[in-house]
Amino acid sequence: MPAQGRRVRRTPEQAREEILAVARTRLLEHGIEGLKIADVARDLRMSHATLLHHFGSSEAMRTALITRMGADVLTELLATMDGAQASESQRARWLSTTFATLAEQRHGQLFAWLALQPGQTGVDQVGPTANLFGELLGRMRKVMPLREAQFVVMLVVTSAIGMGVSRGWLGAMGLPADEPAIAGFVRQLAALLTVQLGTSSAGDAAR
Amino acid sequence: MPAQGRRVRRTPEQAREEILAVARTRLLEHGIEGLKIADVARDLRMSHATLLHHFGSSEAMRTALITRMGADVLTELLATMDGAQASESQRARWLSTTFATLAEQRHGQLFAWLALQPGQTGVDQVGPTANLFGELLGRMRKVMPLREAQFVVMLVVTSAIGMGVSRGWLGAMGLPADEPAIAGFVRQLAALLTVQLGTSSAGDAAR
DNA sequence: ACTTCTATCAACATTATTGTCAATAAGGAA
DNA sequence: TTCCTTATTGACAATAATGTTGATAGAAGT
Repeated sequence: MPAQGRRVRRTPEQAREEILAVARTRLLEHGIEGLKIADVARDLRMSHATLLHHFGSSEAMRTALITRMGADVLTELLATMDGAQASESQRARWLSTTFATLAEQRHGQLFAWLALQPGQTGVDQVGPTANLFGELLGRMRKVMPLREAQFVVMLVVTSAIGMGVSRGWLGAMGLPADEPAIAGFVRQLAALLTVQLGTSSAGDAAR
Repeated sequence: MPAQGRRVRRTPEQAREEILAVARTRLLEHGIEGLKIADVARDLRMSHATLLHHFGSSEAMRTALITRMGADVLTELLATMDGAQASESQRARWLSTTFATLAEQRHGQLFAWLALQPGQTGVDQVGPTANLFGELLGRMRKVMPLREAQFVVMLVVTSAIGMGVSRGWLGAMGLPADEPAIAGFVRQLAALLTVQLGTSSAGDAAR
């Protein structure tokens, strides 16, 4: 094992990765307050000066974290969409995996964080990932009319984001939000959507 | 008009109200960063020492703001629920007003803020309002079976929270989220829920 | 007018957080 | 080994943010 006083020398990429990883977990456990560079650095047994050396500023570190987490969401979403085409059972599966991805608490933290950024800065920082839901919408349009696709995507996305954001306290506020409750909810949602969209023209129900 | 150097003397209640009002608007416009006591005080042409005199600490001011905003949500929700009983048209109306209340951006900011508090501290601070959704659920149980009530409330609540949280950037991410789009979405959601829940046993669709 | 109470404020003190710099050491190349 | 690059670091500097204090001044009552 490394002696205490011995320096660990990382490549710049390694350093940035480890820093972002620690920052992400700290965001989950301690909120935004947990992202102070001194705290993040201490978790890595690294001086905060080193952290600044790699990112230039604390602001830049936070921006990098937003960008990274945004990219993670996109990656996971795209991965779950590849098997999501025609059949109803597949669509149901797609719905639940998409929901699960978006509703994860770490993603909820990201979305909440974006919401608390002034103006559009949050979205600017996720950068390449910005068209996250446009991508989703585009794929859904291949298997259903635009109006329905918009509705389904909007419903799943908002509900999942709301779930991810409120997961930590929904239970304390009177709605059961533990794992089985959420799983049951998603099943009901999937059933509702597939039945309704499969049979009639729900898109026209809203004249 | 008051001369520049002239002091304005408020009652403690007035002072706290004005401070919380400014803090709330600052939270909306500048995010959490906008809650620094010096900035809030400056908007009121008040010294930050005065602000501290009324709240004791910056932390206490933020806690008071959370509590206040939580109480506001509860008040508005309860007000919209009083006309929400048996008939389907009333239920549809209830759904859209409830959704609108929860999806307001200022409430979205509150929810996002709660999500970024470490542990349960956020919920602890809303205090008396904590059982927000339990109240909703209780009222819905009077007009439909528990299973359906849980589903409907969960869906409306999560979707509305997600909408409120993501309102600022949903459009930039590829989903139309301006006023008319949201209104249309809510109509579709209401139609979907009333039709489905009115006719058959959607609650059992999730075996 | 006079007194009392206390909201208000400027100036100061303290702490927290970020940012800078010169020296050091780890690792690879010559 | 020696040299060179640069990741790393402690100590320091600069700010930013919160908190404290003694004095001042509205407002209401006597």
